[in-house]
Amino acid sequence: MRDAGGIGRPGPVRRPRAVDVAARAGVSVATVSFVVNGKAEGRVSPATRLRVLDAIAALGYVTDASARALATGRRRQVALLAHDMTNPFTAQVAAGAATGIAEATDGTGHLLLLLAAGLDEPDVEPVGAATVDGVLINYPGTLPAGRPDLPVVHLDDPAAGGHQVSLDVAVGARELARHLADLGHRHVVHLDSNRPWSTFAERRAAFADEFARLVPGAVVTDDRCDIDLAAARDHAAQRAEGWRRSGATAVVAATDVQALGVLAGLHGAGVAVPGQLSVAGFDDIPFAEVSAPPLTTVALPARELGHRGAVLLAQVIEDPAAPPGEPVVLPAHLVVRGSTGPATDLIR
Amino acid sequence: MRDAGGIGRPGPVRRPRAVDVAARAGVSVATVSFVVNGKAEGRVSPATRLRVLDAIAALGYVTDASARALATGRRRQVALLAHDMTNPFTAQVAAGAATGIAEATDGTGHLLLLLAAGLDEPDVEPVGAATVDGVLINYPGTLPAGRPDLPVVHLDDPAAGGHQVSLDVAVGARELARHLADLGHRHVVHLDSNRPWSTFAERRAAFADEFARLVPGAVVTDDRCDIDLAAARDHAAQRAEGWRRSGATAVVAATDVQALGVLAGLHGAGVAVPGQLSVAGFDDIPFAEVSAPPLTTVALPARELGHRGAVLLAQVIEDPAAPPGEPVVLPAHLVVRGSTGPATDLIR
DNA sequence: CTGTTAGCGCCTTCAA
DNA sequence: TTGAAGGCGCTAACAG
Repeated sequence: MRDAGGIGRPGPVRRPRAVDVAARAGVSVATVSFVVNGKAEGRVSPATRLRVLDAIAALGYVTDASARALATGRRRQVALLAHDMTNPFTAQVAAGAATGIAEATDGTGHLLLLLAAGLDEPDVEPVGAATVDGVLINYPGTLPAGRPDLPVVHLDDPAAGGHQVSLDVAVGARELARHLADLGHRHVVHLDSNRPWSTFAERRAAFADEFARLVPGAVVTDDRCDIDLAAARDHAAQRAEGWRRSGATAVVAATDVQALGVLAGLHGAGVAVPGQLSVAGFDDIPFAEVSAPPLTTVALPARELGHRGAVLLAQVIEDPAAPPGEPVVLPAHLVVRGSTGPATDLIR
Repeated sequence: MRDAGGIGRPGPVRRPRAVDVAARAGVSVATVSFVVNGKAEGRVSPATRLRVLDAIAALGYVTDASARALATGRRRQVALLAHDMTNPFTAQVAAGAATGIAEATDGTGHLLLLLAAGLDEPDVEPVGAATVDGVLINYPGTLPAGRPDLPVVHLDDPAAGGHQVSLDVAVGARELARHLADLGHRHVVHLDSNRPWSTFAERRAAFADEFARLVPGAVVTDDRCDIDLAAARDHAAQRAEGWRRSGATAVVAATDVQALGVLAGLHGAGVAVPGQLSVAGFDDIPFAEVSAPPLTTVALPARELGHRGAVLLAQVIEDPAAPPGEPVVLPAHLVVRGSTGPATDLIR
């Protein structure tokens, strides 16, 4: 069973255990545990504590995570359930979550990423196996049943109940609608994603509502494609002609990845942006700033979304009984760049 | 200590344990263990096995990962140590590693990401705490001492010893040198990263060597900046004038993120690409294809790097004693797009 | 083919 | 202030 240390003599690279530290410091394992876990206060004399600390340093002792987890019931790990971490937005959420969880747990907590490339099912086994103390969900509808008590925080999923931190996408969408209305646009194509997530429904609804309110006879044509650069590029290249022919003068994509793909597709199709067609997106990923033309987009605080989510999750883990409370809502705002301009006259 | 189930009566949401399954199926825990771990063959009768399986399904039993880890010494988790997962290259490596580890372990293995934003130290505590069975390193020089026996696979770090999977960046760099030489360039600025990693040194050396070999009187000016979109953009905007004045007609960046930043910076400075300055990078991240102009770059198989690395790591974990063997080297090749063109005449 | 049992390493209550 | 000891849930010898 044991696979290190051989039988009898001290193997070559056996990690030291609490007993070893105790022996070297001349104390019991309980004392070591107290010192290690910062519970020495009032239980262990300063002198003893120092001896233990010395022994730990000398031996290079590090508490075994599995053993501790088994004993305490705490794994000190949380998962981030996300779709496609290759998407810069997701990557930033992850980065924010990583710093957030570290901060909220004094560096003792860690992030386990559960990804799902493309349309595959995410691998949620760790959740069931209690590998994590909680999960951050940025991928609606993927939490497995069977663990109804697990601490969960939903990210940017307004339709979800429970603990959540969301984005005020509606406000941003309305700003964008006003911006396009001001530029004289009357007919815009709304390029949605293929995922039935509430955040996307909200983006579309708020935009369409405000646009219709501001522009008499406004037309919003619905279209959709995967949240993927190449997919959006090909889609746009193929539809460009039809969009213009239908009288549309702008394209609003549900995400920047799609918007950037559209930019590339239109470029390939010889459609000038914003000369012939304006383009805008949501997210404000870093690359939106360096595209040509730079992308007008509704900036969403991805990093903070992840950060706040992690901090909130840490609280929920700490006190699972506490009721959800008001959902945290992070602001969104329009960033106007070069991809949107005055509406052009129709082709004919 | 226990925090679920209260005392005595069956708590509200206590997860079922192996004993519960055993009781329900009328067998011992050992039998349950065998069935769960696929070791029933020849030990448990098919009928018994089915009863156990039924009980597992009925109870919704899932083996506790911590307990299993403690008992087996296997954590079923590996870590990916990377710098800035916000970089698309890193994100793709991670995506590849995730599928690779899942594949190599039949879905029982998982990925733990250890990130390090900016210049911070990565959080390698999980490694010391034996939270993982091995680690994939894409961040040279960050593995902590104290666990010399830990299975490790180095990614794209030719200077590292041991198990590794690398990229043939030299071949790609030489192709790029030839491409620029053919276009008539004689003086190019090499925009390196600020990190002293062997892969970057190799990119530069191979490029410079080949360029000098092909172009009589070739000049390669060294410059550097952080691997960050904004940093590269600002750097380029500021240096653009100087670069052109010095006679340089092309800029080769160590990574695509930097190259795209340069593109943005030059655009802002009113320098035409490739009209006045050609630009090229390394990686071929998805966004390189949709920039304007599309970026000429040395394509590096990020996804496969992660995938192969994970598969190799799984093998090393399986058989830690096996010697490293020939390092795996993945091919790199030049992808010519619109950001490079004929060398222009000097300004004066 | 199946049950019993001794750890895995740590935490924590209870005595001393 | 410190030590002894039970238990966390599972795996894998070892008996039967």
